[in-house]
Order: sequence, then C-alpha cells, then structure tokens
Amino acid sequence: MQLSATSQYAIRILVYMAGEKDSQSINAAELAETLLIPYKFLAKIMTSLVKVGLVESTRGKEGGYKLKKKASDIMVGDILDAFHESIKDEQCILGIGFCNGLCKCALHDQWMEPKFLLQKMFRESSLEDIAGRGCKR
Amino acid sequence: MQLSATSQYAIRILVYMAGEKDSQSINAAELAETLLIPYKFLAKIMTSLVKVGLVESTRGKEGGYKLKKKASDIMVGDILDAFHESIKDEQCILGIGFCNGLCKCALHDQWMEPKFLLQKMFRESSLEDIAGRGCKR
DNA sequence: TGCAATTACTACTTCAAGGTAGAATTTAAA
DNA sequence: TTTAAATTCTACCTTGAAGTAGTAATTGCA
Repeated sequence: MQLSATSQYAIRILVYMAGEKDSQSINAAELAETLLIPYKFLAKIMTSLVKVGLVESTRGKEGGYKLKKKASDIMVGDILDAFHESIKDEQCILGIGFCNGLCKCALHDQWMEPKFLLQKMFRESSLEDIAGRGCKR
Repeated sequence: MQLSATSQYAIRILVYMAGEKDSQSINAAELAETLLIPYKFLAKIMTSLVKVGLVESTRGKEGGYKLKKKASDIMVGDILDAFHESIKDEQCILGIGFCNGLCKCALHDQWMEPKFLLQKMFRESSLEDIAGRGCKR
C-alpha cells in the first residue's frame, strides 16, 4: 500500500523545483545529487514529465528543466496521473474488476472514506501548497 | 497505490472461509475454483497463512483448511501483517526514511488523516464484519 | 496394507518495476 | 567552428512479485 518509487521521486523532484527561484532552470545532475536519486533514473523520469507537459526542458549547454506551469497550478494528482497511478473512483481495494454498487467486494463500503480522502489529498495539494514544508527532501 | 495481489487474494480467501459453515474444512482446489485464483499460487498463500497462525490445515484425504480463530477475532490488518504490508505509523508517503515530526516530507501533514483512516479500516474490520457483504468474490 | 486425496516443499519461469550504460542530439559560448 | 554541457533515445541489466511444475509427506478409508 504505497506509491511506486517513480511517483515518489517525481513528486519530490517537482516539489523541489517549485521551491527554487522562479524561471531559473535546474539540471538533472544537480537534482540527482540534491535529492539522492540515481542520476540516470531521474533523467528517465524527467523525460516523462516533459512529455506529459508538467516540465519544460532546454538541451545543450546552460540547459536544464523548469516547471511549465505555476506551482499553484500543478497538483500532486497531476503527477500521479502522469504515471497512471492516481486513484480512480472505481478502483477496488481487493482488485475485483466489477466492484460497484451492484456487486461489491467485502471491503467496498469501508474503503469509500479513506479512498475519498486520498483522492482529496492528491487533487487539492498543489506544489505551491506543499513546497517549503519539511526538509527539502 | 494499491495492495499487492498476494494480500488481495489472502483477504478474499479468508473472507470466503469466514462465510462458510463453521468447523467445516475447505480445500485448496475448491477455493481456487470458486475465487478464480491460480491454484498453485493459492496453495503457496495458504501455507503462509498457516505459518502465521491464521489458518489451520490438515493434510491427506478429507483434509483442507479451517480458520484457526473466530471470524470476529481476525482483522484485515492481521492478514496484511502476514505479508508485511500493513501501514505503519512511520510510513512516509514519499518514501523518505526519516520522515517524522522533526524533519518531515512535503506531504507529511496531508498524509496523516488518510493514513489514519486506512489504519482504522484495517484494524477494525474483522472477517465477521465484512463476510457476507457483496458478491462472495 | 495400499491407494487416493490432500497439503508442503523446492525449484523454476515470467513479467514488470527499478535502475544502468552508452551513444545521439542539441545548444551556448569560447 | 569547435567544444563542452546538457537532454534524449535505445538497449540492456537487476530485482522482486507473480505464477507454475513436480515431487515429497501426510492421512483417511476401503
């Protein structure tokens, strides 16, 4: 019951970028070193974030990455979406395909409330909201 | 953000067993067929459940499995514990080792409430509570 | 006793996630 | 124009979860 390493890394990366001075780009090597994420793996994640439109990149000397939107406009849920890991309404906690009001799994009712709060957390937490908290990791 | 297939199967198996007539043992082949779980994989899971003391087995002809405790005394959390997948208080949603009150991750505060509800759901749902709901899957 | 039915054990295969390596491409600046 | 610094692409390796196969051990019953 946890997020994939990829999603965890992606969130930490974007939170860190949101905490930096605006419109200043940062490169993969620096991110990897600061956040203690394997460089090559981070580079792969960054490419995904660029493709999905959360980050923009410039190649070559003096290149790097920048957020493509305001930190207040990027939600944690958007990041999870990029890796198909956000929680859908129809997600069944016991992995049953056809778990809905009609034919539901044994934990269906109990799962409703925690699921709703998880969705709410992901949907309503923007990078701006959460950057600057904690220890910049 | 979901339970492992192993845990999902284990919960469904025990819920089904709790819904059957008491003190009547059921065998692996029947469970696998009813619950649409690969037989050999189910057998492996059953062995784990026996080892951890949630189920008792008898081998040989007329053998099979029975719950080792009353359905009201087996919590979903106990099952997750068996596969080291229950949610610990110190579990950080961003996977940071040292995420606590002193040095916390960006989502630490937002994660508290959904985490608490998940723990509560697992801790307080007994097999008796949830068996008989839904469609016996 | 012998047989059939059952769980338990050991070892293997498959698949996806996590992670690595190296070369190609792009760009700014000397 | 050359070079160095950066991203991007392709391909691979590693690890753990999911799933399979075969055999050994156990047990009730004819």
